[in-house]
Amino acid sequence: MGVLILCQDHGSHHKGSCRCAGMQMGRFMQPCLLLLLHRQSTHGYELMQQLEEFGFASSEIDPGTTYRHLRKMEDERLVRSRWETEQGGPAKRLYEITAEGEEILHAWAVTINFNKQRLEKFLEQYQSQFQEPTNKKGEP
Amino acid sequence: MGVLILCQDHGSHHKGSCRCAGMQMGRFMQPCLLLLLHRQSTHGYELMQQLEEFGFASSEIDPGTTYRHLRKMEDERLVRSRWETEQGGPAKRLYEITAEGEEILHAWAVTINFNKQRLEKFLEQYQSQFQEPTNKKGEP
DNA sequence: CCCCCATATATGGATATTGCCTATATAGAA
DNA sequence: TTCTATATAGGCAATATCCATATATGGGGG
Repeated sequence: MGVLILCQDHGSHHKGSCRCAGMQMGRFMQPCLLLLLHRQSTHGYELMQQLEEFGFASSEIDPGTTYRHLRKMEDERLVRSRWETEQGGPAKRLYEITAEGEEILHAWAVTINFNKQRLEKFLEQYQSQFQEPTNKKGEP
Repeated sequence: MGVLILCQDHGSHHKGSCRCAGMQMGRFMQPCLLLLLHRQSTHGYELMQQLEEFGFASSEIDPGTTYRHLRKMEDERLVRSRWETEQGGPAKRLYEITAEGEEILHAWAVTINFNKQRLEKFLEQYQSQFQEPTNKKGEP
């Protein structure tokens, strides 16, 4: 007992079900995709690569999940797409953000800011419970 | 079109399926419970109330979900419980964190810190795309 | 030519997680 | 007695996620 199975390396953390820590950040992919599309219209495959910028490890990014997010957002009119067949290679679907998508992106920013504060609050409490007791001893 | 249905108030944000923003923070409840139990052993009902400290709105906290997290963590030996029937009122299950639970809590802290940085990275990019263009205009 | 690889998109299936509703029980207040 | 607060728990449908796999195009090596 007492062996800590730290099956994540915090950059490409664990998959599947396991006892160890790991928040589900899957839905966080949506605002990231919207932000990338606001920067520049592009297609799914390139978006997947650009997601690494937001801490999605390449090993963590599942094409199925990514494309499903994009299609779901298209159903919701947050993005729009058209086929791009002019260039060589397999046909690609060019995505662009809609006005509605931009509005949702603003809502996401508020939520993300709120959640950032929740994480900060947790870390602050964590540190005060595990690190400050040592300090308290040191300063009489 | 263009009407933003902001169905969350960011403190007790939306439930169920909707098009608007909302990251799933459900699993974040686990480290919060562990941290609270590290502070003091107590029972599920009180933990639910203490969760508000970490941004869980009282309307958002579902007893079913909370107790399920606790039982799951007990299966995983992260917490331990015993029935408390001495006091009046309905029997309560007193939970305490285990050594294993404390180790997992440390792993959670690393993950949460990592995720905090992801959110910060997003917000930074968001601001540079939506707020800085105005500044650029203002400074020649 | 054939095979393999990178690019690009998409689907199926098993499992995990969540939200919501409801059931159970105790005890005190109205 | 009925209502409310305390306290825990289960069922079920909807979602989400992970993983494997399928499809197609075109380039390079042998």
